[in-house]
Amino acid sequence: MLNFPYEVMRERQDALERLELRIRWGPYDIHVLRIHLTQFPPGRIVGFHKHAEYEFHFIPQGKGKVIIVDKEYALRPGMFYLTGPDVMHYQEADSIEAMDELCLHIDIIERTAQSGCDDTYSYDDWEAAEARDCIEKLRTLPLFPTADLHQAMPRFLEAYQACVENFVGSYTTIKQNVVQILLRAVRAYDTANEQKQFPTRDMKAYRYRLAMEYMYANYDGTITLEDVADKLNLSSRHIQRLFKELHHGQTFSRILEDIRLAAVCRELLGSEQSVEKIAKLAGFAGGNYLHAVFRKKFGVTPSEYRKNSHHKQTI
DNA sequence: GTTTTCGGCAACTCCGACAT
DNA sequence: ATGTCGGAGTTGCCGAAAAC
Repeated sequence: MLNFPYEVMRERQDALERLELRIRWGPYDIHVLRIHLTQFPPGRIVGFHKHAEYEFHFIPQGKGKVIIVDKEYALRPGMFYLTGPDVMHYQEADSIEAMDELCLHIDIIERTAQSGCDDTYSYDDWEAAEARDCIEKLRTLPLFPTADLHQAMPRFLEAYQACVENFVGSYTTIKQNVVQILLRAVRAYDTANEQKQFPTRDMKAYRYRLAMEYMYANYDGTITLEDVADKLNLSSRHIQRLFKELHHGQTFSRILEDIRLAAVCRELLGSEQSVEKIAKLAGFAGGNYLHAVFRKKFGVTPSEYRKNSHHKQTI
């Protein structure tokens, strides 16, 4: 009970309800019927009932349970649920511990176009679109409790304080907080969908790029498929599949060999170093092995390759 | 002296099949 | 989507020796 931030709301429990709160939001009029903190004493049961409007239930403290239609859910601090029009629900506080509830009860009315041609163009289109989106989601919100992930509850407190303290702009503040409660409630159920809309990486292409970068940076040493796999935190088998798919069906050893041979060619033409040294420089174990590989790949030996290109240059 | 070829062996890679 | 396994197949490497 100590440090319960909403405690102050008990002092004038009906403060907010005395206000005639009508909020114009996009194409809707939101009529606030009830907004308050209540407490269910231990063991209190509110039998099955329903409303014609939307009721938001937040549990800031205590525990209990709710049955929505025919499913029962345990309620713990930090949770909330929504009961839409005509949704039967049953509430019960824990038999020992009281359960507090921040309740927002609203009616949503969609303004008809003919209600006034003067304001047809006056409202913000973006806001209207968001309002539509929010209300649309509200209508199809799942019938089970979830965590108040986006901190809707503190908005009750802000609204209450604005009401009680009556400072400049407090009426607007209250209305904005009510809208915030709606938005944050909807968002709490929306996390999965939101994730999907983030620009997500094409992991295959990304890993392939990392792998290639690693190989280009280390081809001159001893580098194994396992090394690359470790760098990417993947199994070597998966790297193999990755290369096969993204590198024209080629395999790790082919790709590495190509990188090394390209380096060898550069050196053969750009320097006078011995084949043996160039081989080691490019990651081959020695000249004799390079010969075999070079020959198989290009049909000529390294020294022939060097000789030929010199011919071409001097002609 | 450097380049090239060759045989043989261990290590590594590749891949299908199956599991998670 | 990713990991594990096992075996067939390759690759990588060395030493020795022949050819420039």
